[in-house]
Amino acid sequence: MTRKEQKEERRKAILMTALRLFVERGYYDTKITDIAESVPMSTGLMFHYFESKEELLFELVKMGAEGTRSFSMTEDVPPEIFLKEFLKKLFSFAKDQPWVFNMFVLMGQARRGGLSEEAKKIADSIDSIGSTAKMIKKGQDSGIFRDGDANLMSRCFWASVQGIMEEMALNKEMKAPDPEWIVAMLLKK
Amino acid sequence: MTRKEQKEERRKAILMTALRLFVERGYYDTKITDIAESVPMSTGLMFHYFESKEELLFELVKMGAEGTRSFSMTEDVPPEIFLKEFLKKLFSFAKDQPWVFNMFVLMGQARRGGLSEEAKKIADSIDSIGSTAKMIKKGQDSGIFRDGDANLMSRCFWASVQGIMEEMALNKEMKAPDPEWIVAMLLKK
DNA sequence: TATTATATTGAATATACATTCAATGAACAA
DNA sequence: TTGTTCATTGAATGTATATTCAATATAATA
Repeated sequence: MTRKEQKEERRKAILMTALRLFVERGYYDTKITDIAESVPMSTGLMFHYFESKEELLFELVKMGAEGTRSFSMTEDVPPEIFLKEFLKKLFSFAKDQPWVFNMFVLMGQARRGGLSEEAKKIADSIDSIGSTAKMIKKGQDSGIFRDGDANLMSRCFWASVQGIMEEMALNKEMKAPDPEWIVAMLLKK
Repeated sequence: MTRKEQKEERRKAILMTALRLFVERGYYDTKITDIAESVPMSTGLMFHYFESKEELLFELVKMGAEGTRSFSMTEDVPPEIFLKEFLKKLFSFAKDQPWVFNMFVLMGQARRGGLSEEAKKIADSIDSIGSTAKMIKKGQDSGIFRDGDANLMSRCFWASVQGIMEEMALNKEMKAPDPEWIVAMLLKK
């Protein structure tokens, strides 16, 4: 393994450790020395890999933002099926990769301004709302989704998903909900 | 107005200012001097009213916990009606008293451990989950609510409400959702 | 092997900010 | 009025901790 690859590995290890600690103890209660100790490595070395504690945070938030961009609808699949499938995949993926839950928590904190102004800006660069709103309009046109402001419905849908992911992050024993329940928010009765 | 009352008023003013700033800028980015400046009063005087910045935070989280305890079902009202009515009242109350949104955000941060261990403990002392689960069982017995783990359903219900309240806190222009949408999570199709 | 570049350490430093404090002013009681 | 208590100020202090740095070890290269 080349030196560059080694460094990349180490960076990832730091990022994953930091993500876990930031979520478990909170960003401000997590000291650089705590992360260093957990990785493990010396305090000073941390700054060989990341310019500052804040840069480390930014990297994580950028990762989170990047991960979210992958969300977009495949044409030809009916919206209610697509959303249900999406949630199913999300829940099962997160079950195997628990850092996904932590990422939701961190992104939530960033979006709500609990971290820093800059982190908020990065997190705000995502837009799942718009594309989901389009999807919802399609479902309304085909008479499956209930009527109402599609944009508002989209916001509520994602807010619920966010809330539920955060709840699952907090209660590791909690089972995933049936995607059906969440999509029911949008369905006509 | 007696001196004691004056002091009480001032305390409340500080609490409300702090709540707003804690949510707008984040707890750690809000300096004591920022709060003092906003109230307004001198930095030193803050400590005449609150022992420390953390105690100020605890008071707020305690307030939030207290406010939540008022939630409990009236017998004889069907659960789906009760929940819909509750949400309707919550949304309209919060519209008039925007600090309610901020309180949801703060309590969420506290519950998720974004503030401090102690704040988390206070926030964890609330249990809406249990009482709502009972309500859900009742709805299942009467055949109106869908089948499934009532406790899990209750968790998801509250997680959604939390997520939506936080979203509304973030987007002041956002309209409240139709309570129907959220309760639909629980309803049999 | 010799030379250079990178990795690593832990103690020293610098800074931001919560908190304290000594001094002053205002309200109230006697 | 005079003494007492509470309210208020803003500068001084102390502390925690992110960051720097000089020194050393390890790996890559020639």
